[in-house]
Amino acid sequence: MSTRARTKPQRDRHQEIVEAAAQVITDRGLAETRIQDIADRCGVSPGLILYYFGSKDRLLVEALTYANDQSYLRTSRELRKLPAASQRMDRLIELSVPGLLPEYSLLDEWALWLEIWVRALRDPEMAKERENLDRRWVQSISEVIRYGRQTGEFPSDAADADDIAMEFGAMVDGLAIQVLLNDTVMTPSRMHDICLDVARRLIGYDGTR
Amino acid sequence: MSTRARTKPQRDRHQEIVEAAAQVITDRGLAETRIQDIADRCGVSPGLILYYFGSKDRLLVEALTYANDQSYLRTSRELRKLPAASQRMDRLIELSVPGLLPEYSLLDEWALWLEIWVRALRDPEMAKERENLDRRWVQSISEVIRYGRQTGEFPSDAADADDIAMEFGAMVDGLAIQVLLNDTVMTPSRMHDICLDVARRLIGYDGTR
DNA sequence: GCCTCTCGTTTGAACCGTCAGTCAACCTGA
DNA sequence: TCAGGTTGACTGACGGTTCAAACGAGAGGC
Repeated sequence: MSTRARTKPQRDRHQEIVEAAAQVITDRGLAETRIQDIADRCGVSPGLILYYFGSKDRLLVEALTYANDQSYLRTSRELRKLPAASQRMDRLIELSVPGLLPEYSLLDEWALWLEIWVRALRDPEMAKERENLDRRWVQSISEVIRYGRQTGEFPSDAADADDIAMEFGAMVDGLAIQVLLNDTVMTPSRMHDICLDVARRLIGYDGTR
Repeated sequence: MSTRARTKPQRDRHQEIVEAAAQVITDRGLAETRIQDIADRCGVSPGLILYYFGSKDRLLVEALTYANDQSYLRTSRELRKLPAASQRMDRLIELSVPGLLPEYSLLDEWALWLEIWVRALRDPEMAKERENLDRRWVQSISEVIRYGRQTGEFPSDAADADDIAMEFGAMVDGLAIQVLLNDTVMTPSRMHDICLDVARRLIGYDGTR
């Protein structure tokens, strides 16, 4: 925990490696990710990676959760800035569609979800993390709903906010998979339309699109 | 001279290997599947696998599509036996929930979907196959809907059958992922309830549950 | 019936690149 | 000098692929 290092601009190495790992996983896929790739990416020797993480697996799990974490925090922060619940909902939807916004596409993030899921199939630690990450996303949907009901923007007579969020979140997952995999029928804009439509139907607000 | 083949290829070797491969992938996951495992599973030498398929990758893609294919055909055949559209729909839902029916759980089939998706991320051939497979499943939903409308069992004033099927199918995918990964909140029976509920809401029929 | 030739099938070991993980030595700043 | 950070060559195992040889079922000849 030195405050500063001179010869090398070393920030927290741990952090640096995790970020590099997340990028490599995004680029090449989990199965094709080598320790050497990660080492190259942050200009370091392979040995050092093991020095910090002990094993490749530990690093991979941390990288996957870290990337998702960042993505969540970024989105969450952005939503909180918007005053109206309907704006938050619409923006949340916009940000959920892979490849809809070119500058901010979330394509990578969705690809990482797939990797997380496959790994969670057989890695209990990953399975547990996956549930935490997922729960948080669903909660941020239901928070928007509750927020809208509190401010009177959304009607309060509809179903339980958590139930709606779960159902809606599941549909977003399913649609996102198709869009991510370049389905010819399910395009980003079609997914966007469907999501807006379903959200309005479930929550009961009208959009000004 | 027990289990050994004395004569010519007992059955189609190609077929035999594909089936063995699908089982191994199901058991150990795509990433952990070795040619040796597949060879062991059908009592054959590793060399023979390559003799028939040229490369591991070609076999894997074929095995993944084959397994999904079988699962689809089995389901499709079963649905066609049921007279009423509502029965077909309910059964289709039942069969879609991983682990709901102990004897017939589809757990494996869903796990294979995950593998297909990840592979499709970077393998164009797999991506194309994936779209074919997926389209077929969605179509079998919309066929049930159209069938019900034809027989007057379902109202015809609701949305387009294809749109409903797509939306519903996406939600099933999303929910199935959670159930498959042993989510503590999203249990098989909860998924089942949600699916029945949403199906009735979207299609507009009432269940006799 | 028996031999033999042939060709598709099958084997098993060898080949060879790859890669996670190890280790002894080497910084470098305090 | 000391300690933690860093290196990079090394290793040991692994696993896809190759290949030369063996096998065995039929066809045809005798």
